[in-house]
Amino acid sequence: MSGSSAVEREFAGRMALFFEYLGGTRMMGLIYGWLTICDPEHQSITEMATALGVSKASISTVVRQLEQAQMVERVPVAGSRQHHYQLRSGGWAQILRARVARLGPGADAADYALAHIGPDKPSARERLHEMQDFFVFVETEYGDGLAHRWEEYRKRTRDERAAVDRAPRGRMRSTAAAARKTDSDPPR
Amino acid sequence: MSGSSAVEREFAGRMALFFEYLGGTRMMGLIYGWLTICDPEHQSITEMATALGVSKASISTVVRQLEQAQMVERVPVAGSRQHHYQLRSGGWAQILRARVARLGPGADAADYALAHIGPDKPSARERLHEMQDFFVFVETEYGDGLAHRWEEYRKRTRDERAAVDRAPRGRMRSTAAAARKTDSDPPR
DNA sequence: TCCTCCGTTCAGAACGTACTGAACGTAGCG
DNA sequence: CGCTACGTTCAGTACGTTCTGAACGGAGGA
Repeated sequence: MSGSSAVEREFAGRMALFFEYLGGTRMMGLIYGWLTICDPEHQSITEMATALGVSKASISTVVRQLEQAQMVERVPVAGSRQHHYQLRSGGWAQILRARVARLGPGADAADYALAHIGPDKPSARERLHEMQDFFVFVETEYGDGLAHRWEEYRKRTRDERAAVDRAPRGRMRSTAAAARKTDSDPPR
Repeated sequence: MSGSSAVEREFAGRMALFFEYLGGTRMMGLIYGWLTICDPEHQSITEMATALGVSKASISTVVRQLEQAQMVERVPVAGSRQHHYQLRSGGWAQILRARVARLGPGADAADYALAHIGPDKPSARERLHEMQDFFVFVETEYGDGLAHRWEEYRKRTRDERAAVDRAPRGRMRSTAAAARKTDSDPPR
């Protein structure tokens, strides 16, 4: 693992575990984490491989998964025929979108059951309706401009920070960080 | 698999795949799906095992996971010393909550990197800020009464349905179902 | 044309982990 | 006291999946 400092490796490692925790692969997190902090922001396959100390094979495979997931993009670099990749801004929002898209089969299942289970089982139908409502609700919440709200929030926060970021930095964040609880855990 | 009709098995099976798809286990989905449509709505371990055709061992283990995840609750049944479980209403919202709670380590990673990577790498800091903002944004979105909006939506929809549910049923839903696209997929 | 430097692909190894069957502990009931 | 009916626990198996090393193909440059 040459070409990456201790802090950088630590961060990439954390991201690796984070992605794995979320159901992705360690390698995805490792690469995504590295692309978040590397300099320059675009990197070739071999650069990543040596920086992270993993095989080119993994990088090659996984970086294309990330590309297909719209979280990373290939960029042209003047006078180089290597494949250079960098983070796509908006990648995080993309994660949200994809996660919501995954709810489809659940909604379908609810529809299916409601179409086939008759009114002679009102209690079951009631539970199915709650399930169905949930999916519609989430779709609505996300569809109706969550992306838009995010963009707005992004811009606002960015502006606010512009005035502060060069001031002496201290580790203070919203209370949200402290309030985060390690709750028990249903399906990931 | 005695004691469950073809439709019921089909639904439970779909839920099993759905849960697995989301990162949970097949067994969790199977049980949760069954508890959604079974009659009566509370079931003992052995009842579930025979109805679903799986081992009691699995049911025993997984049903307790579901209980700890607040998606299922144990209920007393008059004159029976068996362990009876049933769906907890609000289980779906619980899934949301738990998923958001899982974002903690990601936010921590961003904090960590921002605390250790200096202003000599403004581009990296910019990307880290986007990441950090994302987590704060999501926390805010969910904290600020998403659960409340859900409850409200629940009640409203339920009332609306009360007038319609007994009318001849047809497979028509909001266009949302049709619009659902099988998007490409970042970490689950 | 050969050589070098890329990225890609494939078979395989190493690793988890979900689920089962069997043994066990326990509580009522005859 | 056995006996039955129930849930729990544990070792083992079967399975998928991630990651690697080695072989490969292709595009310049000398």
